[in-house]
Amino acid sequence: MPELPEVEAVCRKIQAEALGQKIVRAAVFRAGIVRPQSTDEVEAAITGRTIQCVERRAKNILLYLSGGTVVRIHLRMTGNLYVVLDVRLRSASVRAYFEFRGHRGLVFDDPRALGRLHVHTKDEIDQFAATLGPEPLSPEFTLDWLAVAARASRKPAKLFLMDQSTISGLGNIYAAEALFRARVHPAKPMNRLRRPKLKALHEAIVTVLADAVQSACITYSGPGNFGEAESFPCFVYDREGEACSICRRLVRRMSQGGRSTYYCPGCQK
DNA sequence: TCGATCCTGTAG
DNA sequence: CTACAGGATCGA
Repeated sequence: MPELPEVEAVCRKIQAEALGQKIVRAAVFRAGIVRPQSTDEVEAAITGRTIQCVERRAKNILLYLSGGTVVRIHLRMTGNLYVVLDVRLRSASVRAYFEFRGHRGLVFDDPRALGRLHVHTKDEIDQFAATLGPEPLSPEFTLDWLAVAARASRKPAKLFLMDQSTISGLGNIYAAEALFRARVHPAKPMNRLRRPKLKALHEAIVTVLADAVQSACITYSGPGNFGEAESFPCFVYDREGEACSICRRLVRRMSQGGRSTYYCPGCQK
C-alpha cells in the first residue's frame, strides 16, 4: 500500500518519463475513480494539455497541466501510475490513461479501484493543501512543531501520526514502524509524551521515511508491485506472533480506528 | 470520535 | 463460499 515513500518514488519516475509530454487523449474507464466528477468532464479537462510539473503532496500525486488544470491522483491501497510504450495494450485493472503522441502514455492501474483521479484548478489545490499537516520530510516538520501539536492532542499516538491534517503522508506501515523505533506504545495519548520521547519519535519519523524513500526509489519498477513493505525492513508491521528482533517478545496486533496496529509489547510501553 | 462505505484480490 | 484488508470521506 503506497504511503509517502512509494508515492514519492512514483512521482520521481513520472517526472523523468512524462514531463513535457502532450496528452493527445485522456480515457477514464471507471466512473467511480473520478466521482463526483464525470468521466467526460475529466477527459475533456485533460485532453490536449501538456504536463508541466509533477509534484507530491501528502500521498497525492499532482500533475500540473498547461492551461491551469491540475490532476490530483490518489493511489489509495492498490493504485499504481506508470508510463507504458503503448496504451492500447492495457490490462483489465487499468482505470484510466493519458495518451501521448506515438501511443506512449501514462497509465493509472488499480485492481481494487479504490484510488481517485480528479481535475482541479490551482486554487482548489491550494485550498486542499491547506487542510493538510506539514510534510514530515520538510524543514517545517521540527521537534518544536511536533511538541506543540502533541500537547494539543489526546489521540492515541498511532492515530495522531496517521491523521493527514496533522502530519501528511504517514500511513499504517510507517506509522507503526516509527512508533516501534521510538519505543512508543501506539495507544499512548500524544499529550502524555514528554520531550525525550517526542524527540525520539520525531527522529524516527524522519529516518524511517527517508530510508523508505531511498528504498522505494530503488525497488519500484514500473508496472506490477511496489517494493514497499517487502523491500523495506519492517520490525513490527505484519509480523504478529513473530519474535521482536530486539527483545524477542512476540509482536502483537491490535485494532485502532478500524485498522491493524502492530507493536512489540516489550519495546513499546 | 466512531462506524459505514467504497472495491476486489487473497486468505480462510 | 465468506471474511478480511485498508485511506479517505461522509454521515451518525
